Amino acid sequence: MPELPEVETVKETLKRQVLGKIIKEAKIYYPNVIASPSVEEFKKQIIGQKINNILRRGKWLMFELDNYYLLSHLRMEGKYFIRKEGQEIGKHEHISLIFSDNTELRYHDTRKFGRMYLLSKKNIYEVKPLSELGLEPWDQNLTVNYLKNKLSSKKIAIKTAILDQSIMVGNGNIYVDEVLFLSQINPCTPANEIDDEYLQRIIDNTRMTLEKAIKKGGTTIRTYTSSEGVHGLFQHELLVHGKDHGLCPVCKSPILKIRVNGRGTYYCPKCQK
DNA sequence: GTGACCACCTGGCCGC
DNA sequence: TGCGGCCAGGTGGTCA
Repeated sequence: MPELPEVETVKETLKRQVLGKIIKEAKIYYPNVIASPSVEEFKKQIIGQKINNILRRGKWLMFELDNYYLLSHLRMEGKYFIRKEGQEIGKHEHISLIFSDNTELRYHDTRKFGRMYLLSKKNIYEVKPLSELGLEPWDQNLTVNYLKNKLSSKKIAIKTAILDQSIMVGNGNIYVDEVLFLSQINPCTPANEIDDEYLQRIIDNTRMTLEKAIKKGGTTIRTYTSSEGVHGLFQHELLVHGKDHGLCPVCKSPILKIRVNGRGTYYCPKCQK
């Protein structure tokens, strides 16, 4: 599923494919993908807009148009493909942005979880959904004190807290398991019981893991591939996630799979105490 | 404010 | 072979 490294990979791929293109029409085959504005407004407002840049904030893709930002969250299985105009619509293709050069950008999402917003460029970071997001992993303000402040009243499992995008963006279920393994923290530990040294480990290992994953093109797991069907390579680097029948790479104890807040969670009970 | 739970979705997998 | 049930999980909404 797309987490921050996968979104970064998609962003860079799309920049090579659609920058400078002008949208002449939008076709919506599954209206629920458009969270805001209404489908009719979306189709009307996007006509004639040029894609000037593509940015990323957390797991959100931000297409910078002339007058708007088109925000796209891929959720579980969203992906983009370039097609020739008029090419047959695939079963899971829900949105089509048709360009003036007779190509199309198709949004494909098997499970229909992804969402898009077309928002005015004014104060984009001060309105939902971007206003709800926490710090980027590489933000200088992401410090032990920041995390301590955010977690001081939280008794929830540290894994659940790190997944909370209003605290820190980018981590998803796969990378959280890796970060907690590298930090030697039990995923069930109450968030407000993690001391400074271990909070620093979380910050350092989040940065290291995500940087490494971006360099590898993200993680291709289950059904997820990035734009153009490009497969990431980070799944070969995973230490614990998905290894419930494997051994810990450090102490050779069996990796356990448990559920934390409903999420499949992999950890080494000996190394992560 | 906090935390638990559920809905959204479909394909893959497993057991019968 | 076919069917039913479970699982995967990011996010937002609801409720206690």
